[in-house]
Amino acid sequence: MSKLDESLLTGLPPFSLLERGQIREILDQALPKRYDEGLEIFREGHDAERFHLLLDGYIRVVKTTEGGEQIIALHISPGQLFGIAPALNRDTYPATAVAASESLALSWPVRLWGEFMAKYPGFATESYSTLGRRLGEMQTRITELATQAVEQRVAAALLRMVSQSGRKVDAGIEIAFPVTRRNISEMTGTTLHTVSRLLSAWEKDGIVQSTRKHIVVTDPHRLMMLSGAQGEGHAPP
Amino acid sequence: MSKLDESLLTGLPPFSLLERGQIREILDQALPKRYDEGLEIFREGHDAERFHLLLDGYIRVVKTTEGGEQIIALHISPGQLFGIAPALNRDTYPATAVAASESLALSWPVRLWGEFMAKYPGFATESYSTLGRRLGEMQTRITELATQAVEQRVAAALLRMVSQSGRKVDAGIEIAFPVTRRNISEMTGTTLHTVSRLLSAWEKDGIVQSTRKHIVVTDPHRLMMLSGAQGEGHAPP
DNA sequence: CCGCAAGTTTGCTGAAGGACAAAGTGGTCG
DNA sequence: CGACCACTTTGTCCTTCAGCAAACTTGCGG
Repeated sequence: MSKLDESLLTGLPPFSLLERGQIREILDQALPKRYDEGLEIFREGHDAERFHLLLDGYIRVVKTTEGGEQIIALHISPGQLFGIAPALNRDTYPATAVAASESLALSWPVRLWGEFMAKYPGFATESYSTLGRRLGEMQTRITELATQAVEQRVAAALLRMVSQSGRKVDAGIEIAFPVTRRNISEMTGTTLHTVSRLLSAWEKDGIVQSTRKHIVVTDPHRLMMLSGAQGEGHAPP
Repeated sequence: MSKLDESLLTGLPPFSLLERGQIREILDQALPKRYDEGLEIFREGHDAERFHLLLDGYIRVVKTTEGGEQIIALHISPGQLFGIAPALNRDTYPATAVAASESLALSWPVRLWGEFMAKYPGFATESYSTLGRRLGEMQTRITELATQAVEQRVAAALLRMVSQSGRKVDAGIEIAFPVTRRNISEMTGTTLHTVSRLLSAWEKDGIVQSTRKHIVVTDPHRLMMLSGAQGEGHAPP
């Protein structure tokens, strides 16, 4: 296996403050791995043997209920750490990670976690910021689920994916990884039928365009109105 | 102000591994404060100046939506740290804390956070376990909200309060702090009307007893059946 | 190039539970 | 001790959305 290029990590928050030599050291202990779409990276309940850093692609983190339903807990985008059970003193993964699109990730054995935390101050800081951000996102979702109607939640979910992974295309902004109606229903606590109806309606209204597994938001502004976002037009009463 | 007694902290997880002298040192920097029921301890969005440790009583951590509705994010019981924005690199409180019953808490200025983390290993470990536990609880609530019906969610909420604060009384197990129907609705994403109807029905069935602001669960087992808990009776088909 | 599987669309129906309304019940503070 | 206030109970209506069913589309593998 040839050596990994140092530039892979140079720009990323967890490692942004480090010197060349340190990055080399970290990389030399990393195991890079490619995952095809749909492949599982780790599974809920299994021993947390490694923690991961996503370099390219998108990861879905999923929980399965006792009833067998799936709930999408969050999406990971490039540059983010994931599977960081050790940060929470857990020795087992609390959820399953699946590649939402073809992905490339590095991973390290958990025993290095403590070492990284101690040795590289930026790493600790960034990890806890990540945790804080995630806690905040979860709180937001709880609030949404508790107070908003299905239409608003689905709109918000689309906007979240757009802001996390949106890339400009002719027609508008496209979500950069494959998403099915079912996926969206698993993010919003509804059924794929309802999601399908909503998307159809929005397509008719020119707010989105969608093909089989790809969604382009053509009118983000209108979608924001549909989500609970405070801020009517700009006309005073 | 007279000195605080060292036994206050001796048993508590964040400080369990420390020597006498260290505990003394920590206590000497703490500000103890009593809060009447309903009093606010800190408010969402304000500068996070201090972090807190609850010694006695119960605290409700609440978020307010743009629509003005309240969502109860979690309850804190004695021995737990709260308002630990610094752990997440936040400089502002992400939610409001209110005393659910008369409470006593210690607090320290945030600048001591880093010091405690570095000096007292048990403190760091315990903080991150707390975070992990909280993340897990939030995930559970998201899953519940996304997949379970109102009745199950309310049952689960009662059980959660019971297991967090339940104390034995003649009739069963009582939730140790005042709770209104509205409070329960704010924990479960429903209306106080629906909660009232459910409690009435359960009271009729002999599962709970409730007075104005206090609830006694007389048949926890049956309540567990009502929540989504896997485990029917024990009769095979 | 055909057939199948996975994903999507759409219609219909019914039940859950939110919204509105209004009256009851303690508890507390003057 | 009386009046108000906060909390609760209960009834009725009506919307939203899950559940079921069935046809349709698209992409892929053989």
